Amino acid sequence: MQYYFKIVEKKWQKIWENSKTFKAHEKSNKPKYYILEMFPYPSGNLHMGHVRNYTIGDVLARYKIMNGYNVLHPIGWDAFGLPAENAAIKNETHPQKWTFDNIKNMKKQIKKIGTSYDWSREIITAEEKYYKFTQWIFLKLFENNLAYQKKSFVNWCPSCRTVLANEQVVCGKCERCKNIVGKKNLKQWFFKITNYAENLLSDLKKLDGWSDKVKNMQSNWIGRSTGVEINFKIDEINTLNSPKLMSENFLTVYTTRPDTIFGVTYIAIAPEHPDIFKIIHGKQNESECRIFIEKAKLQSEIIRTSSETEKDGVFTGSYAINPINEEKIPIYITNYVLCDYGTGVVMGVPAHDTRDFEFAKNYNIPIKTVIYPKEDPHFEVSNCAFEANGILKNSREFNEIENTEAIEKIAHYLENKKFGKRKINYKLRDWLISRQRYWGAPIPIIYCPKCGIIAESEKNLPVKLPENVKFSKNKKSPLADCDEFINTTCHKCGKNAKREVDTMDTFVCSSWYFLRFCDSDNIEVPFSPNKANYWMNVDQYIGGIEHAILHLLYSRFITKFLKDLGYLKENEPFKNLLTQGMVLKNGSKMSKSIGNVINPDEIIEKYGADSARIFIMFAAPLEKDLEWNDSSVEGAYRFLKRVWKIIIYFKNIKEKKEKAFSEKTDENTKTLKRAIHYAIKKITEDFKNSSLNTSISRIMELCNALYKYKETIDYNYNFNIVNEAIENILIMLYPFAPHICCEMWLIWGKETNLVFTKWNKFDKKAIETDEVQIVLQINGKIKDKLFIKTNLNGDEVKNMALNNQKIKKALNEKEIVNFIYIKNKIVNIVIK
RNA sequence: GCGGGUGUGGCGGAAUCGGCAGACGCGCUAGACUUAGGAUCUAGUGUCAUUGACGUGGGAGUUCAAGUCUCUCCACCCGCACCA
Repeated sequence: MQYYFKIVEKKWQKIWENSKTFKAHEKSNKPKYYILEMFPYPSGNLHMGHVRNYTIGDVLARYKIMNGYNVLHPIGWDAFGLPAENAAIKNETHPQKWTFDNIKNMKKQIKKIGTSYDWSREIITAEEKYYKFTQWIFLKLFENNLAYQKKSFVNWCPSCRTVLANEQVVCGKCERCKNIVGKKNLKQWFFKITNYAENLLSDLKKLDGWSDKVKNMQSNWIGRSTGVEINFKIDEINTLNSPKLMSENFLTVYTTRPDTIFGVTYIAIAPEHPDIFKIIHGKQNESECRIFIEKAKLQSEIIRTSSETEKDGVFTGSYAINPINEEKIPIYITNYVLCDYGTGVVMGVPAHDTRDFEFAKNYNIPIKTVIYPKEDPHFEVSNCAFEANGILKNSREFNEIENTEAIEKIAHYLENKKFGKRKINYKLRDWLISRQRYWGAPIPIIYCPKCGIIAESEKNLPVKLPENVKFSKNKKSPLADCDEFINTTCHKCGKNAKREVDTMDTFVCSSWYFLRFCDSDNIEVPFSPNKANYWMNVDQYIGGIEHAILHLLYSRFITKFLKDLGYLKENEPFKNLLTQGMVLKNGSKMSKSIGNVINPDEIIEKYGADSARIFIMFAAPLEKDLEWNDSSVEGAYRFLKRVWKIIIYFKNIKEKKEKAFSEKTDENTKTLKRAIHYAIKKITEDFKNSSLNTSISRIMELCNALYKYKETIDYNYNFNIVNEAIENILIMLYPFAPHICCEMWLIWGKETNLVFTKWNKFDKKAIETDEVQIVLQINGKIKDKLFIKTNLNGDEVKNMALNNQKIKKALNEKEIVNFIYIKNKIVNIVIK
């Protein structure tokens, strides 16, 4: 009987599908377990990264079922997005057709892996029944003033011809097409994720099941800092000639270092600052300033925000007054101050800030030392800024105070005198969600000449994406040209009105899909709170690290928002997060341009899904990158054939009913028994630690032990132990290689369903041995090994050790200084 | 610059509380079976050396004992980065 994986895999995939083995129900008295892999974008073909992702999820899902959990393991498609539209333009097809064809193809590919998905819950975000509720979420955010429109300088990708969220700009380039992103002053839709900045940050602490890496990345991204906003009065402002009077003639700076306020020697303001023209108006430097401001606008984002860029600026001709000491200091427009962080104005302290130091050197601005290192009271800043902690000087009543303490004291002083206010700032910006593209969920907003900007009414959802539109390369969004879509009636006044033509970022679709899986057929509401509260949160989420910020942050935000509205009990979507490594070939990521892509279909065709799964799980720890290796896949295949062969061997003996099996328990039986239970113990631990690469090696060891047993006793096997070994090999191998195990289970004569068979507990007694091997060392160097009875007392061991030939020889009558015995482990004799 | 991580044979990777470094697999070597072998099985496989020594990026330290703990240096990877 040969192992024909093609027949076996096809057979079992059909059985699971037809008998709906993995359909999840809420009605169960087992504890629930929701396991989810990040759903794919239907790009056309499955790649090895997908296979790794889904295999990991599947192994865990199948293991959890065996351990008595009511498992939800769904999958769907993140189906909106730009590639579909670009493909449509290129191939003169419709994004919808392109997307759904791809889904069909990839679904077929995924099924070949043999994953345990509940396909009845499959969702496609581009379907009306899904995006209807994406729009519903928009409406809820709008109702709660968390979706709003504003005109601002936004990231614009000229190649994708749309705006991008900050999170989608990587190193100044478009996350998707890698083109350089520019800035445009546009009116756009935003979600007020900043309202949740504090929660998003502080709740990270609760996420024990997330790696520090991801938590740090999110924490960095949110970028909380505590400081003080301080008002600097503008001296001699030319209010008469000013085009628009400032309500108060102040410039407000933000600083985290109020302890350095006596060292301020200038004020730096961003060129984009809204008050800039009021400051320069009528001053003798005005034209020079205007040129500088224009120049700064033209500078690309990458250059503007790079710390390498030379610090440049121009004196405005205006002065400000430092509130704490009434000093008159110049105001500069500078290229290094960012307009959209803090207040867009910075107090320049050259002595204690590297950037200010560089700027001051360039413009001959005085450098005033106000902090000195403890060990050097005469310290003066000369070559570079002193940013470390120290003691204050030149700071009046705050002199001789440690600066860490002075931060508090001066902040308090400034607040008391009403010169400023404590302030917490975040780097996190609001989430820009509108896109000037067609293939996305339309933003359900109506522009009515009478009622203004109003939300579409809930009962009119979905705002359908029209199918009959034209795509062309250089024009704006097809929706903007589609009269049938644009023209509508206002649901409030009944008058003619126009629709918003922008669509939503696809990250909006994916920020709530895990909730939809809980209740994917519901046509009334996005999900019933009962069902969502039953399944949520996701017990184990698995996906690539590339979503560490984008998708995971957005999902956390939407979850918190829906919780605040009372639709959910949980305020975090993903309890445990596993970020799997990439699949590499020849050290680099598989890509068409390098030509190192391994096609999953071909691998499955050649070795079968089970072998592919085994290799993927075995070759590297889950979180690490995995180097693809063809011969290792073959090794996995070889291993499965070995399993197959030995079980067939014993099956044949069993069926011949010769007197091959006995009830005898000898040393070999015990050894095999020990191997079985040791494997159960270790693999159970492996699952607890997500260290599944070692699990495979332990099953291999157990399989080797069975081979050894077979060879050592050669007939007259103990049936019970052989049966126990085979049963456990199949149970433990099953999550990794489900097809072959189900088939073997049947061949071995089992009538139960392996899928729902209980994972065994190990027998502590079976692992214990009568004899242990201990190591004999002299001064930490191994001299010999010794088998002794387990749990012998120290004196007995000492005797045995000292009488050991090799030890005797090595000791050579030297003086023994110390004798160390660690029970059942090691003897170390210390000599001079 | 800041934050996080990694460093172990020819390769992927194992090593509970500090207690036999290199499990398991790939590759390689030899042998068996075979018309054949890119199938299968068996044995071997860290380095050097005829004893034994040396070995987990380098150096130091703690300890009877260090891949594991401490300090320090180096290399590489990832994330953030003019965030005041």
